[in-house]
Amino acid sequence: MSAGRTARERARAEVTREIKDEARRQLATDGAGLSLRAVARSLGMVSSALYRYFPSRDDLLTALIIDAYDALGDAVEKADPGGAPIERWRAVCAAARGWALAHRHEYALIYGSPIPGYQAPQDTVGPAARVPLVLIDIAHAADVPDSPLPDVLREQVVGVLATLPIAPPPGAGARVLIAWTQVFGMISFELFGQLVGSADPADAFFGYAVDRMAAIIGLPGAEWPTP
Amino acid sequence: MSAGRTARERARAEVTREIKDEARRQLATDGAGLSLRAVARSLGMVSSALYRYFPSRDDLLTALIIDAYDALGDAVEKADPGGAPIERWRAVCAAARGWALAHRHEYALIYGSPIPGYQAPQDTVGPAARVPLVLIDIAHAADVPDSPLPDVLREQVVGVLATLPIAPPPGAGARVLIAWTQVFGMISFELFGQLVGSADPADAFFGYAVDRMAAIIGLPGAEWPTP
DNA sequence: TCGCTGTCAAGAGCACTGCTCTCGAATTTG
DNA sequence: CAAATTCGAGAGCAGTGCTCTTGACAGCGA
Repeated sequence: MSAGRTARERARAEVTREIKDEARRQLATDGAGLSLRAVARSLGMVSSALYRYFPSRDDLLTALIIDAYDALGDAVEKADPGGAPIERWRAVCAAARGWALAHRHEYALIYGSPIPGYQAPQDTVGPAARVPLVLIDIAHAADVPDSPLPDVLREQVVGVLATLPIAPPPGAGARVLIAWTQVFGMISFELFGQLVGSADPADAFFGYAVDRMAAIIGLPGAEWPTP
Repeated sequence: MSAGRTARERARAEVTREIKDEARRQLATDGAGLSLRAVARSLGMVSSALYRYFPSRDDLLTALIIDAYDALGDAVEKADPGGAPIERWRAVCAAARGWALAHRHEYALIYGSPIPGYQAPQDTVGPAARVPLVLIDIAHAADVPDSPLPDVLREQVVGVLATLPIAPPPGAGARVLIAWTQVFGMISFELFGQLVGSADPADAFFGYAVDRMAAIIGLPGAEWPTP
């Protein structure tokens, strides 16, 4: 990004990037067990030197998590074609699943079980909100109707929507919330092996469910078949 | 269960149980970082002695995973009141969430991201199938109608249903699959902190979504409101 | 240009981990 | 009773995250 002025700063940014890249690489190959020493070794430096760039293993993890949220956000936003809401919905869901399948360990980092001794800092909520934001924008653009909600849920949804620049009706927000948890529930099930023996590979099931969710949200063009 | 005949066998079963209990306890308190040495230390034995009972850390993990699946299965089956399908559905979903909230680390063990170097053996699929089996039984008992499916998905669903003693129509099976991934997607989101700032606490949202899913499955008494 | 200051890589070391091996002691079996 | 099996304890290996100290280098003002 911004080329630091002094040579030191540029070198520092470069090394920081190399560390994260190597950590990502090890995450992808050696399973999810991220070892500081292994990363340092593979970079030709000694482990203690790495602490100049990341004060602890958790900080490296946090950096990777934020990068992962942003990468997923980028992929989803780039895949949004605009235009017909139902097409946007399908494209965005497929992009989310595609990114998850291509970066399963990074996906596990952000949507899997929390790391043992790790507590996600506040810095992650911004990047984490990018995907749901796109989903809400689709519902908003489709001018989807309201629907009755239990009071407690209605208050919670209204509270969240109040922080956004766009404001679909609360019922639509709740239905998007259902669709959102559905989509990522399916992706997690597929990636974490819960679907082996049933709907695995899950392409057909995913597409089918995505269309059902479009109907739940109320996107025009998505009709619920017969029953 | 079966009291082994010899004193040795009884002692062995006893110690094995104590190890698993202590491991569960540490899982619940110290986060998810399970340490063989810590378990052994807390039991007043030396770490190497533990290997007489579990040949590796992964085997201990496997035992805990199977136990967790069975505990969840027990909780869900016990909560099934029989009678009206919609009531069964609500009770079973609430029981699954209740168990997950009360045993979050054990839940993470079975529905979270896979353990780094760990590969789940075949022994887990039986206990893992207990919950979805109950869900399918509810749809079957409700005599829920079929619905059109894409060919690939239809084949996969038919393949799974063929292995079961009961056989609801394929469309119903697919809709149960949606509901299943939805329910556990929500539980995972709630437990893994993805819902903080939106629908957390998730009681209201969970109940709302469970009723929506009942409507999708087609359980009588569950109507989709207005839109 | 010299010298100061802050940054960096390297190494040793601590406490911890999973796991293996060996060695006596206890217990079950023949 | 003797032989065979099982078990707990201890030492030890290779690995981990992390801290501290040491010495080298770069950038700055004088």
